[in-house]
Amino acid sequence: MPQSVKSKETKQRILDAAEALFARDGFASVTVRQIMKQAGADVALAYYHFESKRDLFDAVLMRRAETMNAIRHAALDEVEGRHKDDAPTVEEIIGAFTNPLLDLLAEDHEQWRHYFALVAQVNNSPEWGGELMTKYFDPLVRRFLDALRRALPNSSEADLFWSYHFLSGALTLTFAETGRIDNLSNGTCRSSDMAAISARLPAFIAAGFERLAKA
Amino acid sequence: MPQSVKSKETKQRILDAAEALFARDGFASVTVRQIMKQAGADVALAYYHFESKRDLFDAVLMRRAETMNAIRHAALDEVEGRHKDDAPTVEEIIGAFTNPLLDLLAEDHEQWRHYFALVAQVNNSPEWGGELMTKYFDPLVRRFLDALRRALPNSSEADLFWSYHFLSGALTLTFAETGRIDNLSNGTCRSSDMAAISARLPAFIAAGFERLAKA
DNA sequence: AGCGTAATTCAACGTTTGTTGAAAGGCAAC
DNA sequence: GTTGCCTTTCAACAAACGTTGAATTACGCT
Repeated sequence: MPQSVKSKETKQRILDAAEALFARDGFASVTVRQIMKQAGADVALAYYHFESKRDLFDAVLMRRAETMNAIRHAALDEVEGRHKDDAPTVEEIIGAFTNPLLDLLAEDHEQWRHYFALVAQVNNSPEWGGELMTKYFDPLVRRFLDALRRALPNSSEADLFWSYHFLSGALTLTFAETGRIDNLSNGTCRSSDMAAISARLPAFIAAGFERLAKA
Repeated sequence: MPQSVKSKETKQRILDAAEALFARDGFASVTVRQIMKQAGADVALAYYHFESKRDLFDAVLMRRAETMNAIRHAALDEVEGRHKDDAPTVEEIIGAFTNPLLDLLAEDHEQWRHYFALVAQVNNSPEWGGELMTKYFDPLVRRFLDALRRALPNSSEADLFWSYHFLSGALTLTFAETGRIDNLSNGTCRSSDMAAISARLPAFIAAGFERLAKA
């Protein structure tokens, strides 16, 4: 018997707790005892279900990575299916890249909220940003870059990569939900207002891609 | 005698070491003993010059904040001085916001490199992103937003703030220098190539501001 | 009912953490 | 040259860390 139903439940509870705490305080700030207390389980259980603290962290990242990739692939499928002969617009492609994630956040699933905040931290960390992100998301990103290359045949390779870099940064800060824009705008804008972002981010970024491609 | 020359030197050495280590590994991952070893001083000296580890961290952030603000104010002064009657272009204003920092990095001053990487981490951290960034950079940011408001009189307030949010994210990821784009582009682009970025970021971001203002 | 394995608890280990008090060294002023 | 203050060292504290092994409970199978 490899795994009972009950144990799977607690394993998920551990992952949930770790996800929330890692997202808020970062890997090193969080203690295994904190995680297990929030999960309502004994400390040693963390080491029964996972090999180490680091292993638990990786498991947290892995758990939603596939789903995350799948919904973005599906969104790009849908866009490309809508354009059999002509190419999709840049804004449509960017929207397929960002909106599935923003929609998930808009639906107020707190777990996804934590997960994205965690990814945001990992993405901006010199320690993990280069390797981990590459490992999990490279195939997807390359497919989007292919689509963008077709939509912008005059763009140089370097311009495409740098444009994606700026997109990645803008999206990442959005996921962090630091509340900075709340302060700055005196409440006019809210970090958690994903509808406001999906109404603006694709257009904003598409304009950037197109301007660099033209120069 | 409030402070000797020698003690000021070691205080700076402590700050340098802390800056480099905090930037690479984050606040919690770095130990005070690590910092003092790299600074070549006794552990207890950290608590003679600073009140606590957290206080040392704040001192690291403070040290270069004024200089950072000053050079960006000067850059905007210069741009506005060049346009007595007509308004500067959006790209010029964004350039004044980003290029002073990118130039500093391009000159290969390793200390500034560490500092910006640290700021990038702080900016994306839910714990500090909202409060600390507001405290240090709000007046400067508001001045830039004023200039952008004049250059884009048709833009709504929300569009301006969100556009700034995207700019902030793109710039922040640049500072992190995670090497992600090196992997993704197979070496075509390098995270450390600030010249490539200052040639693209202002135009890219300006296009976004302008598109949102038009819609 | 009872065996076997999976899941969970308990108590502890060695290490490292941030931090501190007291003592030693260095240097200017008188 | 001794007084006085600033700086630096040394040694240690209690607390918390990640991790583990052995003991205990829960549960599916025959």
